[in-house]
Amino acid sequence: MQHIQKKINSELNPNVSVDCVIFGFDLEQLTVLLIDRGEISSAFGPRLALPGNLIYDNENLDMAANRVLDELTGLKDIYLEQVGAFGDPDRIHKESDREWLKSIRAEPEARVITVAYFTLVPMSDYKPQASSFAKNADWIPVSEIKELAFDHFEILQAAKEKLKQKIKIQPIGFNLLPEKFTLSQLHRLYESILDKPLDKRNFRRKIQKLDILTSLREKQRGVPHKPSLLYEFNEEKYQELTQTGFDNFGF
Amino acid sequence: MQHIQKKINSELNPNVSVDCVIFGFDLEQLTVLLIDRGEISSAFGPRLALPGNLIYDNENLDMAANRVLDELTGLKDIYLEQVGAFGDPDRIHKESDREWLKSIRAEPEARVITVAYFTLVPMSDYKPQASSFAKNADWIPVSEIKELAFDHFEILQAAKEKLKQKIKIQPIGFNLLPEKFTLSQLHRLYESILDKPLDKRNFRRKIQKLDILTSLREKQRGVPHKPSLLYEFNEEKYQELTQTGFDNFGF
DNA sequence: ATAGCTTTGTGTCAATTTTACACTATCCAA
DNA sequence: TTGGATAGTGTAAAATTGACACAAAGCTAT
Repeated sequence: MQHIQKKINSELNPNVSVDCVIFGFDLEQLTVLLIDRGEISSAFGPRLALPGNLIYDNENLDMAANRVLDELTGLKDIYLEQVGAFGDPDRIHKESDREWLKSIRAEPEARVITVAYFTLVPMSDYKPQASSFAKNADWIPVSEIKELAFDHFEILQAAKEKLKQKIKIQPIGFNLLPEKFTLSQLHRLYESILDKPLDKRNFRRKIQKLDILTSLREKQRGVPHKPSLLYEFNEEKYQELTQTGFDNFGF
Repeated sequence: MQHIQKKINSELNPNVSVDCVIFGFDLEQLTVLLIDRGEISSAFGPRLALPGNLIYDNENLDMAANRVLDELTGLKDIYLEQVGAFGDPDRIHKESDREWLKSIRAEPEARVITVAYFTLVPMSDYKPQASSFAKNADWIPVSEIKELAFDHFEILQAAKEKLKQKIKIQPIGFNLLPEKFTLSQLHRLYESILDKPLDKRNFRRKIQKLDILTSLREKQRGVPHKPSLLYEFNEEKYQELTQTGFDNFGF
């Protein structure tokens, strides 16, 4: 919490906040790290919200997004991308929302523009624990989310769409997997993000032809079936590939 | 200027502005509508800037962008898309910039987040005239722009990139052309935006196979060479195409 | 130990798409 | 009528995509 000390002398900008769509992948499906706002809002709107906060006047937007992520999870150096700015004048309207905003020191009456980011974290790097600091955060499968507080559901959908487009162009999916992963896990990840089935053999052929994976000599252990070979993402090979003007995975 | 009357009672938000990258196409190359800030800044930084303004507290971001566009050009119902939010704490630093900001009633010391949009305008719909209201706006070829005021050059590059990605997915290029256009004009437009040469015959084949153009029985007039057939974009056919799940032009 | 369950990992063929490439037709101007 | 400029057109080889089925490997339960 050192960063909070450093920021305490700087002023909060009452008009601009940052919200983070923190994506994870439980090796089966895409998930998002959401905050349960608790009883304070239970009688009114949805309890679940995206983590976010007002920005300080001496930090830029990317820094603010990284700070929100860090304060919640302790993670740094995480893949992060801006989704866009959201801000209808009436985006905050419920009494419960006002109470919640007061509790995080925001000005409940002020017009707030929020800048949304999505981040990709290897889910194993952060296991939520019930602590007061952790604000009851939890990984929720994207497919189960039907509503969120404020305009956060809209933001989530924009983030999903941006991720979907981006993964067709850059191999950012590896940021959601552990260092070593199987082709099947990668396959399921792409299906989750693109939200459509991909033929197993065609997927493997396509990925392997790109030659951006290092095949390890290691196998999965402890699985109740034929163990899979493990792979690593090869950053150097991918850089070589982009030099050729490659910018389309063809999904 | 009725809209200004309506807004006069509402408060400007001193922390959030909107900047518009207004793209045009002169049938040869991509251009942007820029404002010459005049002598006030000539001794210091670049005179050219993107049109923009602070937002009012009772309008949403899209409305603000449309307003900026309308105030400058009088155009309404224009294709418009958000690029993203920009806002380093030190993005405004030059003395000349402070003076300029005062002249548009902005708070020169305040931290300003700007939300950038790009818009696509048929260039023939707006011919700049030297008037005080028009603020010395002019179409400048994108390829000639080497610097802009504030962080506007960075914004321009982000807008170009967004346009490039978007045109691979949706046929938004037609918004830059007159109603009736030739395949060669469309071809040059795609080359300008994608910033790479496209084989003429392959381009024509690809576009025509999509079947989203209506071929008119009309020819170009007054050109000093073989006149081209004219085409119109067919919105209905494109809607049919999207029903099939089509979302990639393959450029 | 073995039978059964589960997931891995592999190849081919047909259809489609992409790429590279050059000449004639038409209109205007001189 | 000629010259200049751009429009408009086809094909063949190569690469990519899409559809599809079965044996191999490890774990578990008996």
